[in-house]
Amino acid sequence: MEYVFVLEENLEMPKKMDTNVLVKKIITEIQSGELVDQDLKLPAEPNLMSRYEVTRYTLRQALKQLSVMGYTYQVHGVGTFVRHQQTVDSVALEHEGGLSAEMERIGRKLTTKTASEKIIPVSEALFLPKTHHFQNDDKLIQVRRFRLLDDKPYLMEQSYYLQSVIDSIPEEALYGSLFKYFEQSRKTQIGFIDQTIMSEPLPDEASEFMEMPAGSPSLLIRDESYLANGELLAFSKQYYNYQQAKLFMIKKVH
Amino acid sequence: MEYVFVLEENLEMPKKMDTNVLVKKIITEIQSGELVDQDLKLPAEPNLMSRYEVTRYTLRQALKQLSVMGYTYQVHGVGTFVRHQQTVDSVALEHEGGLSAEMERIGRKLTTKTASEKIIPVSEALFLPKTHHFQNDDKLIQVRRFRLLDDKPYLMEQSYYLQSVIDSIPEEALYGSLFKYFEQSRKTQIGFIDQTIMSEPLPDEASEFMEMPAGSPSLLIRDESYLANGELLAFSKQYYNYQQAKLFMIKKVH
DNA sequence: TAGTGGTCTAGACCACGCC
DNA sequence: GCGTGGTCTAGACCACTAT
Repeated sequence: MEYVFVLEENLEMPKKMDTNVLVKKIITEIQSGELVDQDLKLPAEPNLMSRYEVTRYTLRQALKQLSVMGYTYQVHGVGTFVRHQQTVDSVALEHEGGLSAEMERIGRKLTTKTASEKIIPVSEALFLPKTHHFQNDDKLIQVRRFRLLDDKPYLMEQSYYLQSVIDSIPEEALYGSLFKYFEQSRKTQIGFIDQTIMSEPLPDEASEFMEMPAGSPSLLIRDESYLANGELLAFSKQYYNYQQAKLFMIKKVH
Repeated sequence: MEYVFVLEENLEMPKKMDTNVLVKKIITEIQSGELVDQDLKLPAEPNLMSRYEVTRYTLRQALKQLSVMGYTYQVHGVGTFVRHQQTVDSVALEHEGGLSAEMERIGRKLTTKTASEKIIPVSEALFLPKTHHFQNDDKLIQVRRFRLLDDKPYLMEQSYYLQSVIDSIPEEALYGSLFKYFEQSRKTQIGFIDQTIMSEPLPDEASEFMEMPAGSPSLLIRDESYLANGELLAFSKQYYNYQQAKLFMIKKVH
């Protein structure tokens, strides 16, 4: 009887992932105020180790993740401290999940106003990544989306997906989170994304949607998404409304 | 005799920092071609461990650093691979050291054309960080610099340093790397920098220098620099020439 | 000198991809 | 099934800060 119970336990929780669980626990306990003193100082590591019953390795993995997210910082020889209020008016560049999910986190709603999809040969693409060599007969799924943030014009996205990797994209995915759609199948899970951030005059195709004159400033992100196995999945240009788009990141200096 | 020799060895190398040494070794051996096969695949971890005589922990610290820098990526159950040619026309957001050093890395030269410095009360600052509370009698060192990249207009920087932290800034530091100047003294070593990236119309004060009409696009970075002990050191706005500034980063998806 | 975080060793088991 | 990378434990020593 007990033996069967243990087996079921294991089946229900195949992945432990102590670190992620621990991160959430610590955040919860920080927010409830039970973990920090008046100097915003956390208990020392040996203390936290016994509190959460993990080894130093796991604890420090969690603390590192917290510091990357900007929740805490550590001072050699002194302690670990909680940082003051986070900015909530900007999008974290290192966010988890897709842009829609990140927007939800900061209490905003991202929707797609219009989307179009078309299969084209590589030669007809408006731009290509520099680091990838295509065959002439490769096919791309060309997608253009106009997206709203809290019902205001936010983003025009021109993207290309390699048809050799993803056969087709259902229309409903275009109007929701494409990121979430890809994550559903293990074969199309994204591993890393190269991003180049710059500013450019707003292109003509976007000016009407943005309700701004062409040539206005815009924040432009070019990105190339790769699967977990290193294969190129997609590349895109995203023109953001400069009055609304702010990207946030924390740079660690070593 | 041997005993004395060992003592001297230790005195000469107080810090081991195997990880950083290992990272450099691996990069060197990748570039010389002796570490990768035709698929750009590195030897497996046990192999690398014995090759460099480190444990798995140290090896994986190094491999993680390499993947954050974009040199490699790892595929679960398959192996570690070297990435194709890096982009060299953009600045890595996660670069080590100051901007001048990063520019040297990609073969470009950053210089300061003009710089001005002035001590002001907090109330006269053109902008302030939202997360810090000043006293009314706090003093700031206000610095404005116009900087060139390969002799072309690149950046206007408006920054404020807390005089309570850094008494004064010598003029020669303004024309070189301020980052390097701060790193010299242990008391002013930077721990982390909050960065907000956006796009704005070029302000009037910068248009003449940039040789562009006011209102042209510009890439704007606001940052707040903190010492290793968490104390605020400085905050600034940096307006970049949109035709030249490209920022690069790699986003890991977990 | 005491207490803190930073780094490294040694070994184990798990999850994934491929043959 | 086997080899790969991903995670976790247990313990040690080092470097930094403050007293």
